[in-house]
Amino acid sequence: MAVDTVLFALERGRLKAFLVQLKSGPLRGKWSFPGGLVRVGELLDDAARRELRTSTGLECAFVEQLFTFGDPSRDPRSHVVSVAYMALIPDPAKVRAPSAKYAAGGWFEVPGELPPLAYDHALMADYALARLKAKLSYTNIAAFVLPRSFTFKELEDLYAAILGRTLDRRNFRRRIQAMGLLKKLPHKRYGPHRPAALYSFQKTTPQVVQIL
Amino acid sequence: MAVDTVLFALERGRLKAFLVQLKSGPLRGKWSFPGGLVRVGELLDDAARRELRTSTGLECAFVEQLFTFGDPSRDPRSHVVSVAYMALIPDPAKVRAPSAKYAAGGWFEVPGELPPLAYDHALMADYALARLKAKLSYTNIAAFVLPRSFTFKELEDLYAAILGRTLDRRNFRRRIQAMGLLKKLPHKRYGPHRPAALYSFQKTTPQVVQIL
DNA sequence: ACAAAAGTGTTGGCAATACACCCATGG
DNA sequence: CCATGGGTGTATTGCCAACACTTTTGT
Repeated sequence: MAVDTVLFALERGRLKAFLVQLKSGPLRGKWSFPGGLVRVGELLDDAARRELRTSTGLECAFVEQLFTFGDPSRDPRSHVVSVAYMALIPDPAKVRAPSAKYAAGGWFEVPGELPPLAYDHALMADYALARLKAKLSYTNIAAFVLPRSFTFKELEDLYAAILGRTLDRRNFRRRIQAMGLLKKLPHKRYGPHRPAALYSFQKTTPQVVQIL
Repeated sequence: MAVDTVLFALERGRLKAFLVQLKSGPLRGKWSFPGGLVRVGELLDDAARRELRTSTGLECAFVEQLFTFGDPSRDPRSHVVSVAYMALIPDPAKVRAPSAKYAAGGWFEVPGELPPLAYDHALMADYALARLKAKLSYTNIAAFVLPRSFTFKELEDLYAAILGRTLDRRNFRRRIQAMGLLKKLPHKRYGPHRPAALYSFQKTTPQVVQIL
């Protein structure tokens, strides 16, 4: 029994997933999602969180089970059943180099820039992206990928990046505001041009509501 | 590693789930969904199908993984991680008495008429029903719960039973027909009153399309 | 003053809902 | 001929998509 976690974050407006490079074994040099064996007496969710902690040094606010992959031939060494998880963090820069178990770690844009993956992790990536896309439309999952405060443009870019299509700015604002999940902060973000109002989510616990 | 399967069927217009009664162990006498340990080298889906075969004598056309339950305390005897499945069959009368492993087997209306369940199977039942409801709205999953041919009324009653609410007959027909997934058969069903036209699904493989 | 991003309303079409009567058959 | 369930159409509503100009700031 193992857990593997697809960790997503947004970097400069692009959706990226965190990969680690295998250091040993027959798949040495290949990339995969961080994971590891479940300990005896351990909850699956706890195992996913623990592996994330050792691989990235972070606690993730959002960790969700995706699917269980049990093909006996998925791991060339032995029959390992893997429970796949998806996790989200707001700042990819916060992850430190992974534990000594891996040769390297890094962020790769999805979809499209993932290197060849070990095991059935390419399939896992598909599942994770599909789930992320779907949940974006009916939950406040975006709260876990954005920093505490953000501009409407950043929120819109997040949706555009994950859904892989552009959105109409006015319609998007209308719908999001109709939900009432955001609160406008007193500050503004100043930049080279007109300042943008900052918002934050009112609740940072998972909420199921129709957004798009 | 075990698999447990929530098997649904429609009996006289009511949604029912198949339960088996445990014959031994600390939970003896309690009811649960049929399941069992995964064999070494076996695919999870195959294990679910095999357990269904031995518990019901049937091959199910629709078997889908739901969720994996891994709480170490879920089974009082030992740490068994269970992959939950949902399965559908068109005719509950076709299941024969379960294998000698169980004391009894039977169909129970859901939600509401389930007896106290062993392990975390009550939670499993919730997951399964939620998934069934959700998929009814965006797939042709109904094809697996109905016989080869059926009347529009039967299809509507199926939706009403699973969704737990009534539907407007005319609007329902319009939407279903707009999908073009059905074909009208030349026969009719004769009964005590006006005969009803019979339909069947054009495709009996899973299709993802917006239905409701 | 100009460049760049933030912010804002209206309209038209489509799809979902609500709703009530006639039809075909068996007994 | 009557009881019972099968089958059909329309009007209204609300929602979603398409669309362009004004405002605010920094330089």
